[in-house]
Amino acid sequence: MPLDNLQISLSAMIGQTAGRLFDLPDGPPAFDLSPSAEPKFGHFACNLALQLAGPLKKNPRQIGEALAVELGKVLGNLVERVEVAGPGFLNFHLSAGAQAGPVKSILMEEEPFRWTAEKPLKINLEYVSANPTGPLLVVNGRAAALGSALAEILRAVGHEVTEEFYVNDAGSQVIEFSKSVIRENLNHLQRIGWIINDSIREWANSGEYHEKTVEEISIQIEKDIAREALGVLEVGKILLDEDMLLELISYIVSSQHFLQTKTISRFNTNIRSYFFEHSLYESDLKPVIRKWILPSEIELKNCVGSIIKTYSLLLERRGTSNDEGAVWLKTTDYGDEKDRVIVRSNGKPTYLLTDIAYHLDKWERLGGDEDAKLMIDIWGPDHHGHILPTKAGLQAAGIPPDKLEVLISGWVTLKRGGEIVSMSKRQGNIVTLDELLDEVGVDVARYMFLERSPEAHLDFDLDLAVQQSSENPAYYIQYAHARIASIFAVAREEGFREDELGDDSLAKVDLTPLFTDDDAGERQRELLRQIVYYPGVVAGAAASYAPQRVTAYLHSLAGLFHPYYKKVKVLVEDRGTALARLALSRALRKVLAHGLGLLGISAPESM
RNA sequence: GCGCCCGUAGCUCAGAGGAUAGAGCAGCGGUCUUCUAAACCGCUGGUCGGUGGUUCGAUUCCACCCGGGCGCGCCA
Repeated sequence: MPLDNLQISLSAMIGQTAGRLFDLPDGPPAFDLSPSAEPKFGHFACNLALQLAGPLKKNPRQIGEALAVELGKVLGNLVERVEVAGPGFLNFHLSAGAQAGPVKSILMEEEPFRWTAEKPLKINLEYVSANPTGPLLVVNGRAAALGSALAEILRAVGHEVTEEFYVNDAGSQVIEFSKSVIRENLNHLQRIGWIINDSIREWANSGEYHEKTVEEISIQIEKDIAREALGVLEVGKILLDEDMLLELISYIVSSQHFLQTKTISRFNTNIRSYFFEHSLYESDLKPVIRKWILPSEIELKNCVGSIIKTYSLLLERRGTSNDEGAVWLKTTDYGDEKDRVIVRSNGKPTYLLTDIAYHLDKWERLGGDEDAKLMIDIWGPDHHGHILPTKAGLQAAGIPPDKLEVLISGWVTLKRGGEIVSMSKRQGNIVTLDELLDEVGVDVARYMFLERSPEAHLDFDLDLAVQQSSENPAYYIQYAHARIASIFAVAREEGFREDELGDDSLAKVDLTPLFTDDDAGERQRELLRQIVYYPGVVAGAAASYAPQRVTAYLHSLAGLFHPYYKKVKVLVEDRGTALARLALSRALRKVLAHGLGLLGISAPESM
């Protein structure tokens, strides 16, 4: 039994009661039950009486009174009282027992924070999905933090989530990138004994990849190419012919991908599935690269994989037309503003066709009942224009548009000393995710990325991120966790027995000493109130794809704990009080640890 | 021009139909003989971009306008 989401249970009971109490042919109207804005308004506030005022043509306060009386009976010892306030709100004040309940279940239950969704979904959550054309950048880090946190949050509420990274290793980007890397290395290759024919030299020199990173990557690849990858130094003279070129490109692409996966795992993400774009064409990378390089073989008819299946499917559905040698998909039939090319006049498929093929493949891999499946993509901010075409394309292929949820991960600006740090390699500034992690650490980086709403622009304050003080919210939360751990360490020194401090025995502790009428009691009731809200916070974060709700909650919870710690001593003389406070503290610690866990941030025992 | 995102405190941003609009930073002033001062306490700070509309109620929803970002390729 997980920690009860009281908000949901209460809400259901309120709806039922209203249905019984009033003559409502259409059932009770939509209403909200939300955490109360202030302690004096109780634990939950409900606007049902206000919503009923219209249909029933009665004063909302009268309706409220009637509801309050009936609910007081129905809810029994769950609530201490239900009162009507303001224009007609119903304020629910939970009983001491109901407030203590969550602490007990957090301490007692095997998995208090793993809920069962009303409608559990099988979700494929795709994020980062960078081209293997250089290291991951700061923006990729934001998407990685978002994706991995969202995956955990969705799992917590009962969905089954696969985290996936789509590797764009086929297509023109990787060819252009490889071209430029090879161009940068022509002299070096010659020096170590490669014989480079003119046509390949010419090909390499046509590279137009603008990334500044090419130069740096080249230096790093130089050694690899020469030694580990191809063993050239030992072999001696080697002809850079077509076969060797494919070898070289596929090496460059794979090595970049490998470096990206290293960064990804360092960043505490849980990507289990790497899907390679080239596998839409063929299982091996090299033949696919060959198709993209050699004009004679690029025609779609030479492709064999799911790309051609998808193409045929779209043709069958007749949503296509030919114009100037290109094949167009009539995405306007599905709400797009203009039709899109899926096969160029030179025979190469466009990203839209491969994207449709990829999503079809993903859709099939998800398996199971269509109603219970969902694909979520997290895309970079420069791709929002592709949402419509992609959804239209999927619809053309027979997948309902609401089966793909595209979330946009916004821009990131780094700031230092109040100034924007231009992300330029030339100036020696931070560009890559690894450089950022070197400077601020994984925990802080993840927190900063998850603090804002996903699509909003993010200013990343580097000065703040490196500070180890309350000004840095990530440390502030972690410190609350560490402080609680420390209370327990001291408790052991002060003669509390190990078995007294275990979860099982703390769960049995009488919590009434928490409900006193002094300052301590007030603070304790407020902490309990916040614990009650936790399941609702996670549920809301999952439903709205909004991890920032979890960060905000944890920050405010830590903001209640620190003053409490300062003002109220846990390990007091009175053993009953001390044990009750220990139980509360342990429950708090578990909530903090779980919330941080959802975000992929560590919860240290000491700092 | 069309489309998407954003306009909330000096700065960076939460809040998404409700009851006096929140937090952090910045600024000013205090607190370590007491479970970690990576902490705590106090003060200062707002016509929620504008105008209309829907509603018992709008910072939140709708329309239009203004300002900023991004996208609009047979690149991805």
